[in-house]
Amino acid sequence: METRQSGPVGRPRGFDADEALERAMLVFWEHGYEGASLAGLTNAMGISTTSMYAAFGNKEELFRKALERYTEGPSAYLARALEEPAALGVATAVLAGVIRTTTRPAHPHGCMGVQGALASGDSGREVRDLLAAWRNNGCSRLRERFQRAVDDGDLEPETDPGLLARYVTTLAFGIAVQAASGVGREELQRMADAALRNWPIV
Amino acid sequence: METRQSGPVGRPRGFDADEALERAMLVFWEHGYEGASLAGLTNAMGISTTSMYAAFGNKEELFRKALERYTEGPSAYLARALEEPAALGVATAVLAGVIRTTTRPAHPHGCMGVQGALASGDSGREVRDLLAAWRNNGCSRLRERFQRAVDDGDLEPETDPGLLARYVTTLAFGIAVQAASGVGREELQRMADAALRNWPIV
DNA sequence: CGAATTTTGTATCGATCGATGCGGAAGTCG
DNA sequence: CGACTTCCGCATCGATCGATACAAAATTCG
Repeated sequence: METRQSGPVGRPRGFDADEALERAMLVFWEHGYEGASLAGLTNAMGISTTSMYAAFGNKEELFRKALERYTEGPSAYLARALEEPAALGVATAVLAGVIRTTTRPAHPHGCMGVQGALASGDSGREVRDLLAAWRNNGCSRLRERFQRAVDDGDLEPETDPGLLARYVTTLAFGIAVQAASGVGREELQRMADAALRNWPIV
Repeated sequence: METRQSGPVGRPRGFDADEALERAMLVFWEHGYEGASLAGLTNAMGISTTSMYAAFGNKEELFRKALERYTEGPSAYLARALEEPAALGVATAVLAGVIRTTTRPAHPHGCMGVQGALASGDSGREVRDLLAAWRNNGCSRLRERFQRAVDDGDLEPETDPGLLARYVTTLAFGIAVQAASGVGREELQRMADAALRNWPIV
């Protein structure tokens, strides 16, 4: 006797939720949280507002999920960079990753974590704080990685891991702003190379 | 016979336009172009929408004038820094100025030129481009200043002024993002000191 | 004074904002 | 089959958006 695969009860979804979330992420990335309208979002996602609310809750929840997707997708270079064996390699990989992601052709320029809601009106305050925490989290993970490098002897004992992390993230966020302004990939990479030439900056 | 001072014909303005513009600048600085509503702006300015439109044109014109005021006010450190005698002094003054302005207590954190409209919806596209040009102009003026330093022998002949300008502005924009995220003044200053310790970065 | 000019206060405009109500469509269950 | 559950298309909600119409108020000019 064959056990039939039992699908979920009710009418099945007429769209791919992952694909729709990817489209929403791109819209948020390009226009920011408040700059992305429900009409623009649902139009890009190819679904109606009803379907969006049923599947994702509301606009803010959609943004939160889009940010998670961004973190694990375009921004995954950070997690990979943290696994580099040496501190300099970590810093180099972070900057190279930021530059590649923020200047990719056919993708929005800049970083969603920076331009998603750097300043906002009342309706975007929570998302703005969420992104601030997202950025600070990136800095913290980098600091912890550099602390480990100090503990392992990769970095001199007197080096300040927090200062190095702040330096690298400041460059990363600055690169994101430059990319949003239209600055090209090659120029940014040359600048990043020079910025890490005297590593660690102490 | 006394010559009477002849004022402008018509009912005189009941508010100080400079003071109102200052208030509007602060609102744009804190909430960004699209995040600042007409109601919030006019409320902070202490005038009605009618008076705002009569005095400044419309929201976009108001922002342009607020940006000019920001350039000559909170952002005046750039013009002063360019007059420093040595290239290192210029870079040091730019970063110190950015840090002071973006972390001033009782003022909005961050830089109006960065968070005013880094990403935007359709209605903010022109302002977004205006700010991108504003940022690129800052980088260009810095590059010209470093070129002069090369010509004067202050910097080695083989140094790339454009690369140095891109480095300093990237740090400046990154600092603006960090300040918007709540990072403190002292930590940013320590980081900036370290970033310029190996000047010029070649 | 009265005519002309400009500003101000109030009230409101059409458009768009994010978010929902509702009935029919499309499936799984018994 | 009929009952049940879920999703979708359409219409629309109240609030807010930026922007104006209109008339009274306040000033200069003749």
